[in-house]
Amino acid sequence: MTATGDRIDDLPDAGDELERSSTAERVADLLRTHIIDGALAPGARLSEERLGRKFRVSRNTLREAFRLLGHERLLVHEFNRGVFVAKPGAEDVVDLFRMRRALELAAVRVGAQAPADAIGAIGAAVEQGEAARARGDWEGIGTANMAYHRAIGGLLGSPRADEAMRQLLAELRLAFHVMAAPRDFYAPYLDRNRRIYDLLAIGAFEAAAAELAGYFDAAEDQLVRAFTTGAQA
Amino acid sequence: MTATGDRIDDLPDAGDELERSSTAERVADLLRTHIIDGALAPGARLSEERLGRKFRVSRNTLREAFRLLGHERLLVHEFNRGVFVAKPGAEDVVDLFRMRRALELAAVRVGAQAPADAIGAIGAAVEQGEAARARGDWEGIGTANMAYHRAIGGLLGSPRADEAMRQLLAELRLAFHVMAAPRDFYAPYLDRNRRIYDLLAIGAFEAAAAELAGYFDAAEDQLVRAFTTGAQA
DNA sequence: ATCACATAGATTGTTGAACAATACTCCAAT
DNA sequence: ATTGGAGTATTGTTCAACAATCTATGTGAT
Repeated sequence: MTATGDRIDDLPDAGDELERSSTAERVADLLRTHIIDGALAPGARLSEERLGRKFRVSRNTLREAFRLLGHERLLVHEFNRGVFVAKPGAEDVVDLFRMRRALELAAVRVGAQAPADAIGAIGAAVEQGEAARARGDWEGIGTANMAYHRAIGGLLGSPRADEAMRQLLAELRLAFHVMAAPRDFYAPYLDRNRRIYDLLAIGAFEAAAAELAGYFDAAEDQLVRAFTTGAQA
Repeated sequence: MTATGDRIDDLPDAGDELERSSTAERVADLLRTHIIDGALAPGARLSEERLGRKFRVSRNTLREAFRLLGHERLLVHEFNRGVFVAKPGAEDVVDLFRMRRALELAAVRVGAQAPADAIGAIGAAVEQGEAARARGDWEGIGTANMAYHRAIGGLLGSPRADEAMRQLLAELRLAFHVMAAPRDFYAPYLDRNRRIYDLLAIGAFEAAAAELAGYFDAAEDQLVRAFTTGAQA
């Protein structure tokens, strides 16, 4: 009954499914979620005592969760003053777009060597967005747009790039909460998303990159304008 | 004595100089340093009790430091098992180069809009490297090469990109410790660094990008080869 | 009124001890 | 050689305490 013809070695490696998680990690996930969808407003102070009581965790565990989130720029830690939800400004939006341009344009340009179904994932996000528009689900359009750009980043086939994209988009979402974001912000870009996807699907990677660059220019301009006018307060 | 014509607003913003730091941050910095220059070997286990005794900090503070370093991929946290110095493999090197290509090539391509002395910083790193070679300081060549590529990333003028570059290069340095890195690994690239800088200095950004791409191909190939042969153990 | 200063209260920074839960080691048994 | 189990070591988490720092308030002097 030893290793006689078994196929254990052929089994897929154990994924993260079976990875248990610590309390601090779960708290960090919870905080991230609440920050991203606005339950915790930008600038809000996260009191150790109050949050600890709310989540039923000790201050030490909570502090570990804070440190876990520290590098994601969703929280700001001020020594001896506390932890606050980040409050991105116009400069942050500009910087976020710098990074997006670098990563996403690079991803599109190497689209020819993209992993198996990476382009298919982009198409799925396009249709997800169009479906949301069809039923007037503005929230859904925003979500689909996030998925779309994460899928674009996925063309790089790089775990590190995937995580970077996740972070960038999360931070951008936070920036949306700072200004009074119009519910149909993303709607105008749906057609462009479709166009870029079509170009990718036929292998016109440079043309897709040019089109994507146009999207960045337009979206960044619109965002920065919204910042420097309305949300100045 | 109120705000009569003072120039307080013209003063430079308070930098991080006056930012006090927590014990956990200092411990994290210390650990990062030790990991990067090899005092803590890849794969080494960081015992809470032993390290806490060594650094004279409590386990809780030490755990905060671990979480602070968590996102930098220099440490690996395995639940209920402990924290280990990361041990990058060949796939990690490949992924790191994917990111470097995306970021550094993008940086070079937008070199025309780079901040004031960004290109000068690259030149300084080139000379720093050549000076180190002149006195046979191989360690110094490696350090200068890091500075060189960080300066390349600096062309983007993006705080987020700067931090990303810092992290990528730190991780790459860790990968060097995994394999038996020859002391003169970087020496062959000094001339190429100089050539790229000269192209940047005259504004030939696309040519510089092509040259840089060549560097990536050569360096990645050499690294991966070193991994899959020698350091297989 | 405004400023300076002192005081008190609240919050964070850090420690140490304690206990539960899990992993690791080693030895016996089959 | 593998399995099972007891005992030990380490991590996960909480709690309580205290020092250090921030924040708000109040008082008095100009």
